[in-house]
Amino acid sequence: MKKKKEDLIGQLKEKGLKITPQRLAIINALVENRYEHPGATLIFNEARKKAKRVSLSTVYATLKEFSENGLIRQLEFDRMENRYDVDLSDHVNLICNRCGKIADYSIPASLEPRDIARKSGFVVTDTRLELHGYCRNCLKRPG
Amino acid sequence: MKKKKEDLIGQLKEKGLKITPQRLAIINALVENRYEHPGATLIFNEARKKAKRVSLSTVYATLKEFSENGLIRQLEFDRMENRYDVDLSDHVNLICNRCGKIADYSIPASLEPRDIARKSGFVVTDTRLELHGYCRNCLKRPG
DNA sequence: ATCTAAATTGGAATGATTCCGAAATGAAAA
DNA sequence: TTTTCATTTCGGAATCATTCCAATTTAGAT
Repeated sequence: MKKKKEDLIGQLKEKGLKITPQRLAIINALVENRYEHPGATLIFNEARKKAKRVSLSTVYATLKEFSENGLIRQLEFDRMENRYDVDLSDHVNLICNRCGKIADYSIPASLEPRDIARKSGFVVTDTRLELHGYCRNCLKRPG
Repeated sequence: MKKKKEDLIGQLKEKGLKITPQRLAIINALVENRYEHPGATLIFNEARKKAKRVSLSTVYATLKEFSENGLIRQLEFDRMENRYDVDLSDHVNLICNRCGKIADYSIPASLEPRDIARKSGFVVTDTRLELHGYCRNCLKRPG
């Protein structure tokens, strides 16, 4: 289940997307920092080390492209930069209120706060569940 | 369980917060538009109608104050304005990908997409579960 | 080697939100 | 009622992540 650079590069080809030095550097940054759920800034800084020329605009465009093509998953927050996850499997994000770190808690497993604390040492103070999709009205209309 | 203006005003007093025309207008806007999960802009516009003088800065400051004091709940999104909910009971937010409307789906009730669709007409395409709290490291440190 | 659509660039624009110092004002005390 | 002062309000500037743009470069197919 662990995704590697080659997998992502392969997906790029499948989708007919071009392989550029910038994209390779970004893929590298994504995979090497997978456990930190990196944001655009971190990826930008890491990518710069590998490819001499990368702009922030490109990083944003590329992360968007990758997300839309299902290579990675974008985690959107309000007070935090967006964060990116190369792990597409079902899991819960445990987000620290103080340091902002995001840990993964894989399911199936108990979602009881007590069990989560015992297994991961993470104390839950707030739960947020959103279901995204289409409401009755929007389903009626063409779109 | 339906919260009224008087309840919110009472809470203001309990917390030692001052009752101002601006705050009354904002409370009014929050309660009267509860089902729309209004954002700062809508509240601003509605509040203007009731109180001759209200600034956007005040609306933001007030919504923040109210949220911090538990009068209302702030729903944070990335692509959307923050939205506010006067209903603090446990429920799931059903967010339309197209029009952005947010409906409440009260729990306990099945979270199976099929059941949700049958009961609310809402088709789920994506589920997002976040648990916020404190990670192991941050719990160790004073703060 | 040529060609073209796709990718990259930097800088400007956006939009929600916060920050600031100054002015106004609830409401408690005198 | 008047005084007092911490709280609230104000408008405008600042912030910050992100998107947009028009111009330039380039990957990869022919």
